[in-house]
Amino acid sequence: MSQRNTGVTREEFVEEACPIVEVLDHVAGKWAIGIIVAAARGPVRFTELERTVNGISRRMLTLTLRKLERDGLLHRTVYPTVPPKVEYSLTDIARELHESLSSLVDWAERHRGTIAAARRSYDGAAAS
Amino acid sequence: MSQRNTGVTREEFVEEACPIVEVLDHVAGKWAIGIIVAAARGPVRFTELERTVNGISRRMLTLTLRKLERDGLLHRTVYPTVPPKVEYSLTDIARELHESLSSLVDWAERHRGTIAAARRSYDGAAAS
DNA sequence: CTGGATCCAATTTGATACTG
DNA sequence: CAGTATCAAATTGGATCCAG
Repeated sequence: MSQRNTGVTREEFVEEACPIVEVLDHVAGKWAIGIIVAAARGPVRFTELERTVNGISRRMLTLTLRKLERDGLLHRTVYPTVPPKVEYSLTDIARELHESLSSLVDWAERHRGTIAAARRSYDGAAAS
Repeated sequence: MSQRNTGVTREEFVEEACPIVEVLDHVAGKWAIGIIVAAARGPVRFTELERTVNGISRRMLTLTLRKLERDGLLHRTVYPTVPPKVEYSLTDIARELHESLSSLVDWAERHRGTIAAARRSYDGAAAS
């Protein structure tokens, strides 16, 4: 568990992880995960997302959608009907991402209680 | 792949994931991941983190450190020496988190190029 | 229905200076 | 060394109106 057991320095190790943070930031936006989770079940329409993703505003939905589309995580299909119909679906790499996300989601579910307790304990100690 | 194959609606499915987003948001902060990765290799000091975690400011380092400590992800050890020495180390659940994070990190590494290409393509199409 | 554009409020962050 | 305090700047988010 000590950093002295390997030939790679902590700096190199983190350096390696940094561009990832950049990529991850796109996914880590407040709404991106919700949208990916919602779209993971099948093509989904704009209004459907607006109702599904908790408290998102139309503006944020549009922005996040564009960001995910730009990064190649969402595929956008426009049906030239009237009124217009647009469906969003996950690309292959987004589907992969969704699987990786599951691991994180599991962790969050497993420790949600522990984390809440830690917070109460921390806040309680501060109030003493 | 269709949502019609299960008995759970998309709404229920997302509903289920939402409290997680709340938990995840703490981890998803711009700096939290970098700090967790840095601390995963062993106890690390404040100044060490300041140098290690790319472009973090002292203020953000302090705030993120406190947040992670409050959530029970970091353990803070103060050595009452002069000058003072403080070491941060991962708690058990944070070590678990770090493993889950690895899956995400792997994804980001695998598709970094693809994502960059998708962005260029998207931006290029817009400029046409 | 699907969004783009704009204005404004709230939040976040960085720079800097100071302290035990 | 390890922070805290403060102020200004930047970012983000919501509300609203308009349009194909």
